[in-house]
Amino acid sequence: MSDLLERLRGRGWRMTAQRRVVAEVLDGDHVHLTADEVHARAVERLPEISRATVYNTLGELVTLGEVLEVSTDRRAKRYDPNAHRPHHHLVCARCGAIRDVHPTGDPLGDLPATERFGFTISDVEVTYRGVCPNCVSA
Amino acid sequence: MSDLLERLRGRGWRMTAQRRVVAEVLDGDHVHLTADEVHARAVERLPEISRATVYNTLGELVTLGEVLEVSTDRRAKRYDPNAHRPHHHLVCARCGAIRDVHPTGDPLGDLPATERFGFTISDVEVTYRGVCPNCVSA
DNA sequence: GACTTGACTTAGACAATGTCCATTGTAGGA
DNA sequence: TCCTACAATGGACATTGTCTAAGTCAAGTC
Repeated sequence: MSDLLERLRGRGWRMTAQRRVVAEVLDGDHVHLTADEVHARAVERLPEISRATVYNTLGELVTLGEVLEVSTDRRAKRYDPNAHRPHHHLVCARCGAIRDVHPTGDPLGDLPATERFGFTISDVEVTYRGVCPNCVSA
Repeated sequence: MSDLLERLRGRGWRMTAQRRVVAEVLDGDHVHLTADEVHARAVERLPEISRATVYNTLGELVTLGEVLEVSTDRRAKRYDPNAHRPHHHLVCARCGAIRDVHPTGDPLGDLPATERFGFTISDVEVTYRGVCPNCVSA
């Protein structure tokens, strides 16, 4: 994650204790925290950090392209630090667990021109839904 | 839409003025209204209808499989009456316009076993994002 | 047609998530 | 060290959705 901090500093991002903590909380694979979860973990390290700052910082990281917003459920947005490796998501319908997945195939190529309605398409998002091993056996 | 009303009645769905209005509002192709939009249109025909009833009715239609819930943006859920023909969605990033699309290809088959993490997958949701012709020229 | 009953509807309180703003604080350059 | 622009704070507000208690009504029965 020091990578991320370095990159951000190099891009002129003003470094503060709050921003550092938010970036650190987002480190790792298969991390998909909600803003509130990020806030909760950030508070453990920096008790005074406010909700608004967490929202602001997450929004900035998304704008900078360092973090992706993911909406796998219909509740809170989740934040995925794995922004530099394109991937899709697999979600457990019971417990909400999320895994990053890398399907073969080309969904964009699968959409014929007649089905594009004149849109200029820039992105495809694929969400697989199912039940995870834990929930199946439970 | 009388089809839908007939089907519902046949399934023992108690018919009320409110439910009829909600079902009628949802009629058509490329219809993807939010609960609030459904409520607004329902109020035009039945001024006393309450928000709670619209939410309840939409929830029931989803449970019955007559309407799909769609989350194309991160704001409100949208309701898609075209539940009997499988399809995906194409969304304009600027104005939010939504079209139903039918890609070729098999996204489920494109996910290798090694990428399934033991999940039992039941559904795939694909959302194409881009800019619609209106917004491009504007 | 009137009665009955359980399902439906209502209004409003409440909850969860997110945004905005005025004020206060501070990182980093001069 | 001092300045200044940018960041953080906290609390009000907005949006979307859920819940509940009380009233209302659709549809079956007589």
